[in-house]
Amino acid sequence: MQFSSRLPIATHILLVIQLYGKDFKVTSDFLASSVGVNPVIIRKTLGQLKRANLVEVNQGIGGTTLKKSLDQISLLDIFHAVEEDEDLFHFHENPNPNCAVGKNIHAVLGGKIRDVKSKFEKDLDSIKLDSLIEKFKES
Amino acid sequence: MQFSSRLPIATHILLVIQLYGKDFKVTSDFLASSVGVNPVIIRKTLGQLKRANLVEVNQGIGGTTLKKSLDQISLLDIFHAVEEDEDLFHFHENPNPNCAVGKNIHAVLGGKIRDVKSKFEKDLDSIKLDSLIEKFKES
DNA sequence: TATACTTGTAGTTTTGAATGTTACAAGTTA
DNA sequence: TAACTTGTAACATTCAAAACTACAAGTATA
Repeated sequence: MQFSSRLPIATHILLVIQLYGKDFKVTSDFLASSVGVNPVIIRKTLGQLKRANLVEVNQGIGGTTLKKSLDQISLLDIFHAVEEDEDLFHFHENPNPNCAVGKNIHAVLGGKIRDVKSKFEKDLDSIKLDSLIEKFKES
Repeated sequence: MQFSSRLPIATHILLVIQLYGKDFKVTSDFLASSVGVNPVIIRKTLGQLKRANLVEVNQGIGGTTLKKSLDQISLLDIFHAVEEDEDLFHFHENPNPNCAVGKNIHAVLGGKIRDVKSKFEKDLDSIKLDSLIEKFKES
């Protein structure tokens, strides 16, 4: 069980725009070729990043640019852009309300899980994209 | 996108054994009725908890007991018992090896993601089941 | 204006994991 | 032997992710 590849793909997209945006028009086909997925997936993801105010997309003419510098974009920003805001774990939906455990499991365990999610989000927020980019320039 | 209900279900199971084990024989049917899922799901989960040395199952006669006290069982123990050990995020599988980003995205971002996973696991480990049980006794 | 290229998005298909269900062999007790 | 339970195989169902096709609409430029 793991999270979808949307955050990795979105991160990939942003890094490509940063590294290649100066020399190329970064279209959905260009990105699809680097990421290795269908251009429509790229366009949908770009739509999510646009709504989160992370990128600007030039409709018609084509091409994409970043709206923030890399040190202002965290993995949490990307996570929120491409994933639903929901509990970290899916809860079984029919616990027995006549059982002390069944009646309260969602509230009690759910509270703890939400605490864990808060910390998880803080950890994601502490990682900015500029901490990744150096490794790509070297290669 | 969220984790499966296996950790919530396994936690539910352990709490029921603790609370009802003295007065009832806690069979897979008994547990299925409290959790609200099929008894076979319960048996599979009990198998995972048994392999993790968290419970003992009496084959033939039926019934289950805890092998540790609640203050010795953390959400991380349960998480490891019921979930695969893998990256937190699924990575796109065909990044372009001729692209600086595509060639290194898995290694670079993967490293950061593993750091986040380590912290996530520490947070889960800090939550022991005895911190949950009081709320159920009250109700 | 016509052409070429691009984005946005609807609609459909494919794939894979989670979950549900049936069935039955094997263990245990009385 | 009868009654009950666990362990597990096999198959069905459900649901979300991802792939793909198609096309309307935006934009630049010849």
